[in-house]
Amino acid sequence: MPQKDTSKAILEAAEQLFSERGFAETSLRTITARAGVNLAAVNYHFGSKKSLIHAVFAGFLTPFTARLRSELSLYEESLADEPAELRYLLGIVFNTALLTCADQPERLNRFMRLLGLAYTQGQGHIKRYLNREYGEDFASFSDLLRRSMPELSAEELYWRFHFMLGAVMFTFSGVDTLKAMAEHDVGRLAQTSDVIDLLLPFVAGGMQVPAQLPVAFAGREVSGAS
Amino acid sequence: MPQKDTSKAILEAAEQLFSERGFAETSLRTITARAGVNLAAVNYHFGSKKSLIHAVFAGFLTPFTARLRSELSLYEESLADEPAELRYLLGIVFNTALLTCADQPERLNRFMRLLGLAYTQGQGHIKRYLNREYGEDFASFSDLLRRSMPELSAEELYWRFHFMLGAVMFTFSGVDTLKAMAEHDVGRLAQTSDVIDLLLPFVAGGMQVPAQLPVAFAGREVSGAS
DNA sequence: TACCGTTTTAAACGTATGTTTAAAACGAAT
DNA sequence: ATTCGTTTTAAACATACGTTTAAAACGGTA
Repeated sequence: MPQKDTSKAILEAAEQLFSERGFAETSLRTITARAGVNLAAVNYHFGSKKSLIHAVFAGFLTPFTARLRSELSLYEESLADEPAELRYLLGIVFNTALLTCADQPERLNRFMRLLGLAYTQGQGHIKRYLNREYGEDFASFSDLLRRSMPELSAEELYWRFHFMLGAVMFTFSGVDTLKAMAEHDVGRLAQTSDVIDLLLPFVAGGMQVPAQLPVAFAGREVSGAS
Repeated sequence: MPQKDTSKAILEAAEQLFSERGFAETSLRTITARAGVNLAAVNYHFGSKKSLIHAVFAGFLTPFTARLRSELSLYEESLADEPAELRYLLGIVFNTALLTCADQPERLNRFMRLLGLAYTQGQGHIKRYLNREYGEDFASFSDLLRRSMPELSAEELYWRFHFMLGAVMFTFSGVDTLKAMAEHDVGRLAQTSDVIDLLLPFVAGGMQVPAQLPVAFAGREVSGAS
């Protein structure tokens, strides 16, 4: 099947280049040059640049959500009526992501970067596509998350969820830069799984912190010195 | 001074449009149309699109860092030798940011979005500019942060700092979308300062969580079911 | 009013983009 | 060997971009 090779090469090059430079900044000519295929191949195989972007996301998210769905339902069954444990829940997600990219660990960084870009960068069609295609999985994870923190109000849970998403996505968006800076600053090279081991307690700690401000810092004024 | 009006109009339009669509996705023609000025005015007043981007950042960061510097040094003096308190430190930063945009509160969202874009989006020249121009302020805040968490190793502090940055920037990057979703999901409209009141305990909780994983989840395997 | 530096303007420049076209090359089936 | 659907290719298309140009308009000063 030689035609699969062309699609595959395009997808790989696109995944790499999009994650490095963003969507608008990456031209089809750069992608096809890197893939070693003709420029028109993108429109022939994918129809448009937008569809290529969607296909790149699907290349990771479809196997990831499939695996995650089964992992989460297994966990949910094992729970019966007890509340879910947050750190275990998050651990499942991270491990599923790691497993999905088990053969090429750098792919995980790339996809986190891509998800971060999809969220922050304009490109409304990406958000629409992701929501249409994977919104259901997102919602069912949210439900489990809610069950793991029954004491939290809906509003607090909502915002903390997105704070957590931010810490995770932002970190992996720049994880390569950050790892290089960490090496320079603190002298030790970190693996992605090491970063996850530091990130998981952080987000769990943030999620589970008591809801009210426990220190006397409720006012809005600082010192007043201009 | 009619020439100041042109620069001002360009800056305002650029700030707004860049934060909504990103840098590469916003053309000078869109900016000048929104500003009601001639296309060539950008290159006449700013030299290039890159310099315009830098000027937009400077429009917020220069007053912000000036104010922050004085606030932090006041706090530092008041400390003498005792360690800084994390939540108070973070509170100073947030309040300084709020004060810098006191007249137009939506500007804070915009600048957080812009900073998030600068960090995640390629555009290497922006990161270089920010580091050259404001790297010193960043470093001196890092020092105070280190003093507020003396028990943390350099490596853990480094990563948690960036987790925190992620939660903050990501949140404000999408704060308008998020507020709209929150309104839809939980029914209550949030103000930016309300979001900060939820965000501050979250990041403080994450920063101050005990370093080691306190639950038995150190292994990498999940359940094995495909 | 005449002058001159500053600012604005319309038009064009060169380049790059996503997409389309129509012909060529390919591969299996008749 | 010929046919036919699929895939690849080089070339062109139309559009959009950032930037430059040179002339026009402006505004205070002599």
